[in-house]
Amino acid sequence: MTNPIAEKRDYEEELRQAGVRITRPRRIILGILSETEDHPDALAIFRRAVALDSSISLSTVYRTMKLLETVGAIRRHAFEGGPSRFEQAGGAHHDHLIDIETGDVVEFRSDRIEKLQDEVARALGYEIVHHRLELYGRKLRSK
Amino acid sequence: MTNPIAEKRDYEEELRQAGVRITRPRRIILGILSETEDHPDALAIFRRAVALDSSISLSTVYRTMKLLETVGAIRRHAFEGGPSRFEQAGGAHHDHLIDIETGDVVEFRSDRIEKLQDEVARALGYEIVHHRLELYGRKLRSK
DNA sequence: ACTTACTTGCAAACGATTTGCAATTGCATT
DNA sequence: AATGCAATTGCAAATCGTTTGCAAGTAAGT
Ligand SMILES: [Mn+2]
Ligand SMILES: [Mn+2]
Ligand SMILES: [Zn+2]
Ligand SMILES: [Zn+2]
Repeated sequence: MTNPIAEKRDYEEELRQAGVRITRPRRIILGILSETEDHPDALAIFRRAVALDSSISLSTVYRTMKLLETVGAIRRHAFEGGPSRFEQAGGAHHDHLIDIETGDVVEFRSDRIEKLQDEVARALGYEIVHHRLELYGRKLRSK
Repeated sequence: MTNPIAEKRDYEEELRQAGVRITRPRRIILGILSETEDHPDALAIFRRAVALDSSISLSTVYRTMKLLETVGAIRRHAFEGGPSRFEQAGGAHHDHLIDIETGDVVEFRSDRIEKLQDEVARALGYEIVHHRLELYGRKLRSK
């Protein structure tokens, strides 16, 4: 799906521009993020990173996630119960449906819902800065 | 707004039915919950409780919140950043708009959004078990 | 290559919440 | 009203995910 090399290149350039040094751990973590389709948590990223460079520490993963979040390169999600999970930013906005049996995350986007959210907020005298819409459900065994 | 006495009575009866002992700390915490209009966190509840009975401990507040959540008497919300905040259950379903400047919580309900959520989930082959919709915004300085 | 500020790994600290344990209490029973 | 025992409490210590201080290592402008 994703082209790892191209995306990684962009990422690094983008970060250099933001004045962020490209270090070995950061390059590895960025690579992992651009190749993954799921929403891994810090520990999962750490495990994948260690496989590529055994000297990487969990603290560095956490620090890097926070840095990338700050510069807007990734997005953090605090789904119910578990630890924070991450995904690369850059794609279009979307919300998530979490399979409560497997933990799988399905992305979706509803412009109608987005618009209604704005209307609701405006009616209450507010403007939305950001929002969080998470559906927790189970696969319906469609005959 | 709320009638403390009537609501408290109901609560206790409801709990007795569920086989829960009505202890002094529990009675106090229930009283606090039925009188409050906001969405206090455990520490806020603890502070208010201590004012009524200085011997109450924070652990008991946490244990009680968990118990009440389990029996369905209260609802827990994990808004962005902060600790869990609670509200008594029993009212109709609603979602929340959080004022990112003050932390104030405004409740709202949109049947149109609720319906669209169901449609989205069904289209993805899922049935919603529960969901979380939180709008984070700031008051718009209306002309 | 030299310099220096930025990063790292490690271990210890963190904040919210949970838990083990011995002492206390609710309440069903006499 | 007194008894008995499991449920509940307060306290301190433990837990979990995450952050941080620090001394050592490194990116990258010169
Ligand atoms: Mn996503
Ligand atoms: Mn509410
Ligand atoms: Zn959305
Ligand atoms: Zn809703």
